[in-house]
Amino acid sequence: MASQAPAPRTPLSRDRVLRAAVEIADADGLDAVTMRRIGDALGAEAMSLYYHVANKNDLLDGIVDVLMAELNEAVDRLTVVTDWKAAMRHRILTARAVLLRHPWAPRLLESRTTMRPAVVIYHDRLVGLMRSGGFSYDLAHHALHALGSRALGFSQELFDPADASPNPDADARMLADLAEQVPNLAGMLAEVAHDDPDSTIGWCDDQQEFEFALDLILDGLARLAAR
Amino acid sequence: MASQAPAPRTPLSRDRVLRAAVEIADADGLDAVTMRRIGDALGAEAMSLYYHVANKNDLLDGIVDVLMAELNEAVDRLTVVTDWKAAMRHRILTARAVLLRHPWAPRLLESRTTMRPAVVIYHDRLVGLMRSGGFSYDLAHHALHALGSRALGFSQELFDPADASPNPDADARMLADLAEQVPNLAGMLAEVAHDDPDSTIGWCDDQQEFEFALDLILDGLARLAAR
DNA sequence: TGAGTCCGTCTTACGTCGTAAGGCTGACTT
DNA sequence: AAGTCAGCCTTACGACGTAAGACGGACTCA
Repeated sequence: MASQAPAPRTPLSRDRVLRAAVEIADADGLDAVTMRRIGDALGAEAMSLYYHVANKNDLLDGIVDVLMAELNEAVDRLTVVTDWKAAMRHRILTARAVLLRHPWAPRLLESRTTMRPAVVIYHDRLVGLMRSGGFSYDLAHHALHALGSRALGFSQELFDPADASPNPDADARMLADLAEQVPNLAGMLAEVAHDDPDSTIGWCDDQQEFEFALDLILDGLARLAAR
Repeated sequence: MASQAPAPRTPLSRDRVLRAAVEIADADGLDAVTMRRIGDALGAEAMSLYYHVANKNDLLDGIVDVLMAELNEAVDRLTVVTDWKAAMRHRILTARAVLLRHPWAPRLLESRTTMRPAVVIYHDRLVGLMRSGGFSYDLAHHALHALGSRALGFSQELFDPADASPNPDADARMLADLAEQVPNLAGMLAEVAHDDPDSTIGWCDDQQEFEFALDLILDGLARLAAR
């Protein structure tokens, strides 16, 4: 029982660790990303990861880096448009398309507290577009705040996630119970159909809603920039 | 050593548990809110809490209820204004004032997945205001999405928290390192002073920035409503 | 008065997490 | 041939949420 094949396993690396983490997040969500689980995926022990990653926080930062690399690559591939507004719109919606491939991304980005270079660079390009459209630095600064996370392609919804209610009727039933307490919402929901099966991120934050809000803000900015 | 005073401690209750949890969050942040810590604060064991609270998730929901009760109370105290826009503005900024007393609130609200009645009721009143301003249900619905978490008085910032960089120069130094990679941001930051000591929630999401974005959206909505 | 019920609390214990401390091994120097 | 050290593993600790059930005292009903 001596001459077992010595298992020529590929050595670990920060890149492999991060990539494995992203795969786990894609498959089973952010909470499934644990050191032990990553270790398993790579055929190593959890503690071995610490040679390539300082700690869990650094790991999550690294995941953001991987994500943002994918996002920046997609966004930089875009053909140049002269109109700043169309360019920003396109850029942001492209970013959103990338995020839709990683449903865990909004939660992760919101939770991150450190500034990652790739995120900074992304916003720099947005400011560049606005400058090309005649924005003052001050207005561009305001614009970033107004867009908030929408600049990156998502917006946090209060009643959000897909994992909210196991049965889709639960929300409706609760609203029915509250009906006389919330007459305005009840009326609104009666009129606005919420059962769009194409709902992408969150409750009814689907593509149309995202674009509506985005255009509302871009139009407002355009008016201010034109003054 | 027999006749020790029998410690006439006040019995636990859901309300006491939730109130203790909020106090802990106010004092030491959301991560400090653990079952054992709440138990300590109440002179009880962690497991005793489970008689009054289903689980940790239910506890967090309960914290949201306490918070939103405080918020709704503050907001309903407002004097009636005929102008829907001024009323919404006032209402939202009042909500924000309450949230500023509980820095952990945005993170908690974002993380919550279940619909709490108090949150629903809050939004119902907003829709009511918009209806009074001539909004269609459809436009009011869009408006809620456009406002996002801003409707509740906060907006998530990508480079956010107070706990981000121990030394306030770290961010600036990193940007300096990236300077040639992010010329637009570097220019912007050189011009826009970010060292506002009154920064409230987050990096530079201070009151003026919040109001700028809020007014931008409200103005845009007003234009759409007027059509 | 005594037995049964049950509410409220505590005890003990399990499995999970992140990670500190240090041991082993094989490749590379010198 | 001896020493160094990068890379991985073993063991262990202290958090966490919480399942299972024991315990005590108040209450009900005979």
